[in-house]
Amino acid sequence: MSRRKGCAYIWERKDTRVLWLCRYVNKKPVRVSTGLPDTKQNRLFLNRNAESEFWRIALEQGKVEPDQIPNNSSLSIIMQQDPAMPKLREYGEYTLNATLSGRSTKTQQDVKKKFNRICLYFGDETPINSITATMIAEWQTKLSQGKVSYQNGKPYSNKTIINYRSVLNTILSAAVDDGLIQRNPMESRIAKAPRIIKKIPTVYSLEEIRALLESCRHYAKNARNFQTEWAWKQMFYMLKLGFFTGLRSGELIALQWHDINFDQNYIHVQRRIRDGDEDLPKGYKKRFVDLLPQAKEVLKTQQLLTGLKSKWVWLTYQGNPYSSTDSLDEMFKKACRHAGVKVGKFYNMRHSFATLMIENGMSESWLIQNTGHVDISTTRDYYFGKIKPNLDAINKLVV
DNA sequence: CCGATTTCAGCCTTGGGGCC
DNA sequence: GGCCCCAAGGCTGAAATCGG
Repeated sequence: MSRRKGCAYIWERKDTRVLWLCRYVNKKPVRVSTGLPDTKQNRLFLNRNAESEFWRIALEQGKVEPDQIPNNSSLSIIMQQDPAMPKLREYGEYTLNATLSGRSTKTQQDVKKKFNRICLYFGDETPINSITATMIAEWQTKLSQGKVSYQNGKPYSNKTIINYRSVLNTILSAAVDDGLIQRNPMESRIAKAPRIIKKIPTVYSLEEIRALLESCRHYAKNARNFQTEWAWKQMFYMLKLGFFTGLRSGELIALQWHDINFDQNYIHVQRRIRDGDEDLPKGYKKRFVDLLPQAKEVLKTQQLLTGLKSKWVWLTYQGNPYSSTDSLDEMFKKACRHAGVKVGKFYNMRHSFATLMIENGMSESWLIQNTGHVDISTTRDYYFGKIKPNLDAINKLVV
């Protein structure tokens, strides 16, 4: 480590386990205890921040006077002026590239985009150690009010703010680990993550599902051309299958005939389609889903439509597999409006499936196996709508 | 084991092309 | 002109993983 003249440096003291800093002030040595234990990380930190830490502690302990700080600069200026301190843009890019292996391509793109916006707000050239908890708190508030330049006045939800925080947090916690800063300002009380309130998922009852299916039939019957008729016919069966298997919509459109075992009554879920990309299902986990009689019936019928034509279970009217779930969602909403039920999403079939299965006495362990969750808390948190009590049983409780 | 964080995937919007 | 399919970007819900 360099002991530049007129700069603070780590002072070795054999009799203590904490690190000290020393600096010549008016030609006299001033020594302060940092209170930090002698660890590799603390040494790294103090080597990088000797000057600013020295002044901060020495002022706090009254060992120097404010007017002794060189160049009459304030403490905050000294902290920002350290030429060795990496800048936000440079260090952030380095960190995000270094940690890229854990993310998928799409996620990495998302992260980079968020990072660019973070730089736009905080400034490319902002030294890492000058981002304060207050600045972060202010940023979050502005995001929630839609007052940041790239938002066009659109307020961000708490969830979105948390996702943006996550990117900055990755960078700042790396900065702590690398010894650039002592603590992560995001962990400060005033810069805490906003709260999110968990919603009860939208769930359709059996009657509502029937009405939705009826709407699909209606649109297929009254179609003025082949493509519309075909699309709604597919929708009819997809909806039914989604409701009786609980598959994710991306998994549903990716089904191939060889995934289905009609003899042993299961579906091997091993694929997912998103934005035209084929990949393993979420969490990179394949699973087996029980083929309930109602689902089996749907697939037997669908087999007559596409079984000989293609390896894919579901086809567009052009004879290709669906490249995304977009049109499904659009048609689902249309069906909701026609059926006069609450307008939801195709994914709610999955929630409805889970709720119905629990109401009808299937075990939670069966359910997590079929939904492919790692533990039951996910299922409980996200999947159950309002579960109807079994009034028949309750009414028998007479005292 | 549970809440917080991080990552992945669905949803929403815009827009274009093709078909009937 | 209405309807469906497809693409792409950004927001946010779903769900795994982390960390205490």
